[in-house]
Amino acid sequence: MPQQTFFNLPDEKRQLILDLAIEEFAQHDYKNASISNLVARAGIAKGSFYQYFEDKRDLYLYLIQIAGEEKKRFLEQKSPPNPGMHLFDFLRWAMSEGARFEFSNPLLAQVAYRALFSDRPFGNDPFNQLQDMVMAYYLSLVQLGKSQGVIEGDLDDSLVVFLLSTIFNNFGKFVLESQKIAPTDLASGSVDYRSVNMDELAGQLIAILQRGLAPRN
Amino acid sequence: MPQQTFFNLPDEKRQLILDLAIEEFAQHDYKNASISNLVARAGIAKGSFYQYFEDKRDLYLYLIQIAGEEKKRFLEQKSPPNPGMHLFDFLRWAMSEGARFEFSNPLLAQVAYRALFSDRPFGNDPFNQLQDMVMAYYLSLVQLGKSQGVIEGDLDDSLVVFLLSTIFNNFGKFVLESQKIAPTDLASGSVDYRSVNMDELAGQLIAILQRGLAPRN
Amino acid sequence: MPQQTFFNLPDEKRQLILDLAIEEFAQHDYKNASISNLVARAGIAKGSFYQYFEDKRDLYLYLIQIAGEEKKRFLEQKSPPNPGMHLFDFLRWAMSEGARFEFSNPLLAQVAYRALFSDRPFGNDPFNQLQDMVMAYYLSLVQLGKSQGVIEGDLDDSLVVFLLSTIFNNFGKFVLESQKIAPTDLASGSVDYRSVNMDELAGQLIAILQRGLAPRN
Amino acid sequence: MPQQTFFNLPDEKRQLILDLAIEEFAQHDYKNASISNLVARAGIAKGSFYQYFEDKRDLYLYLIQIAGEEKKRFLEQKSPPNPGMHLFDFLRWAMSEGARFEFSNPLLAQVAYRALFSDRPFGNDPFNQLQDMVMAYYLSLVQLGKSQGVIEGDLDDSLVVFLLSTIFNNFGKFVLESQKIAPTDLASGSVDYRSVNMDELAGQLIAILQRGLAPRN
DNA sequence: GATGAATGAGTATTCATTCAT
DNA sequence: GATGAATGAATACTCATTCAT
Repeated sequence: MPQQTFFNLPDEKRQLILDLAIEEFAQHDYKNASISNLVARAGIAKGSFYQYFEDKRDLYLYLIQIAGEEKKRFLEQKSPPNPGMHLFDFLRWAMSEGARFEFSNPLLAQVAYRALFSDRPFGNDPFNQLQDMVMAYYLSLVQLGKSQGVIEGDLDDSLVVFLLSTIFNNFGKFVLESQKIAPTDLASGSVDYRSVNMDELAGQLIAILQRGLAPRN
Repeated sequence: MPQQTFFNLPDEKRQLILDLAIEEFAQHDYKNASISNLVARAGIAKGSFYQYFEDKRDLYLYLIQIAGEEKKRFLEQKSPPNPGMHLFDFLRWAMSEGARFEFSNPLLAQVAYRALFSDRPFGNDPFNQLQDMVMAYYLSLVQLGKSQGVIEGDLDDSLVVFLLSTIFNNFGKFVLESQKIAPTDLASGSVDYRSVNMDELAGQLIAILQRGLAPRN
Repeated sequence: MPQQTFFNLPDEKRQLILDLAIEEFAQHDYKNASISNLVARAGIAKGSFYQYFEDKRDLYLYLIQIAGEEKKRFLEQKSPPNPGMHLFDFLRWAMSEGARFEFSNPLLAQVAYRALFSDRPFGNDPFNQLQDMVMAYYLSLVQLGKSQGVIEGDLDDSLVVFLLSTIFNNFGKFVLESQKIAPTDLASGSVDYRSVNMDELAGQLIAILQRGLAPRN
Repeated sequence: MPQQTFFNLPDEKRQLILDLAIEEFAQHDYKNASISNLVARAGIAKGSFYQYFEDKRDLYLYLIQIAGEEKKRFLEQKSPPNPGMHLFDFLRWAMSEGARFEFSNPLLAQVAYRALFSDRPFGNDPFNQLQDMVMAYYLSLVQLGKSQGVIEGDLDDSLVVFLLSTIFNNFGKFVLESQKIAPTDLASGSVDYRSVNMDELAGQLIAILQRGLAPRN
């Protein structure tokens, strides 16, 4: 967690530092992300950085946390589906919107992706905590599905969680690749992600899952 | 490719170097993997390393190649399924055995995983080539499935490839996590992976996919 | 160009670093000059060097520049010859003083000599520029001599430039050798160069040139 | 001096090694000339090199010696001037032919030039010996000139030696530069040096020297 | 609270030389 | 006499972190 000094900064400066940090950690893995480079580009003193953050790790974990919060906020600000919604309708919505989040925050999404799938500079512990939260959420969805009678009750919960989470986590990258879009194009704004029809792809995928997970009578 | 010098080494020494290299590149990404550390642990001179390999990159690409070859050999030495096999029977077998490979070569699998999914120190080119081959293989399976009438013909090929490849690539990690096994435990041999019932989990997963992808009449 | 950091150093420390750097580059050509050796002798940290200079090249080019500036300052602080001076009187003065400069800054002169005549670590471009300036200056002298009627007009300009520049550039070394003085003796201060009668030698040499270049009636 | 083993080699192999060594030492100064590179290109074993030569230094000094011998042989095989020749006629001939030698053996000449003017990896001693010989030769010429009554007797011998030797040593490079010819062009044979009119330039230069050094009545 | 110079262990890579085969 | 693998000190350069101002 950043020091209080960081939060005392003018909004603009604080946001600049964060934006540049996200860019740095999106383009390099943890070890290669350079604090020197960051402070140079942000125009702040080396020493100041260490008054804002305990160390590099502190900043990094903060970015991960931000990524989670931003995604949550993104989804919440969209018209959330009605509560009684059919599970797979919700999943279809979440998959499309999740991909939209990745498309509109490509750098932040890249930081999160790295953290989830490959770059674990401090062992698994700090990430397992995050991941456990996410998994718990998927689990609640699976259980909802079972109670709605749209997921076969005999299936192993964690297996279904794996299936859903894996597909959801990688769907954004798949859309990207299937459209031959480089992540840098997104960040530079040279591609208008809204033109990509995510709903069509998400719909097909959800349909497959829905059939596959349906109760066997 | 390593120099001939490397292949002239006594088997034991050569294998020691490889094992330590695999460990190094499994625990750190390319940039952070340390040749200094490697040679220190292997007990060879710095200069000797550079008689065996052109440079760090040379070693790295060799490890990637080994990973591919080892996996291929692993699968081939298992009783391969009969040619006319039903697609999903084959997938069930491949998923189980793939996971078994990861369990018996956890560090090597980790090197390959990194290479495929995150660490691209030399741009995408050398890896895209590999990945394209893998994807082409998945595509052939999907087309086989369609011709066997077990996959709905209207589904988008690349979507199904994405679904299958993503699940196959992550299945091993899932089994690991679901058993609360750390990769280091595997490497150290303190866990007997054979006690894990991969077939059961693979069976459930394939069943889901089979239903989900089945033709809609 | 060094960083501002370098110029902020206490005069004494900055000068120490420069002196040792000049010594290093006087005794070794560019590739062999060792930054490690320099920082060890100067008692500064490796990292500090790289806060003062961008890299080795940066320091080197700075030394070359210093050499030029020092020579210019040296010549200017001597009573400069009156403008309407006879060309060969000027040359006599310049030859003596040029040698005196080499004698009072032997290491710096050696760095410059190397740069001009043999060690071209970055291709010829940055040096050709310098050399072209020097040659242009010699050319202006030759043309002056022709207009003063003291140099035969039919002689090839570039040939005379070659003759003058070669002799001027090597005169210092000749005086040194003729007195059996090692450059290190000069640097250590164990030899008093003022005792060497450069004017006598320069006078003889200029006389030869004057007669040789004189117009043929 | 090379070991006997070197001279026992088949002529062709021995010459190949020498040619490649000359190329190596022409393109790099002493420290940067790479034995590794040499043996690789010559197709001989590292160890063999150290059976032929004591060390890198041994080879280097041998090359210097060869340069001297080759130049001597080159000049001798040309129709040598008749003994009673006028000094300056001889010098004119020697200057042209000396430049021709540099043009026909550009790599060897480059090795020698480096040794004479900049790269003194072992201090001055081994070179002073060579240089003393050369200087003694120039001195004999000067004394001949005085006795022929074509050089002013009052001039300082060593000064005249300096004048002549400096000009002679640099004349080749001057011709090269004045023709805008790169040394590599010569080595590759892409330039026909015979088309360059050295005699004209040498003639002008000698004329200047002759007048400058002439006795003053 | 801000600064930015100083630190030094860390990196990959090179190369002349040795010596056992 | 030939081989070529082994050596290890050497190179330039980086970077997170500290601390005196």
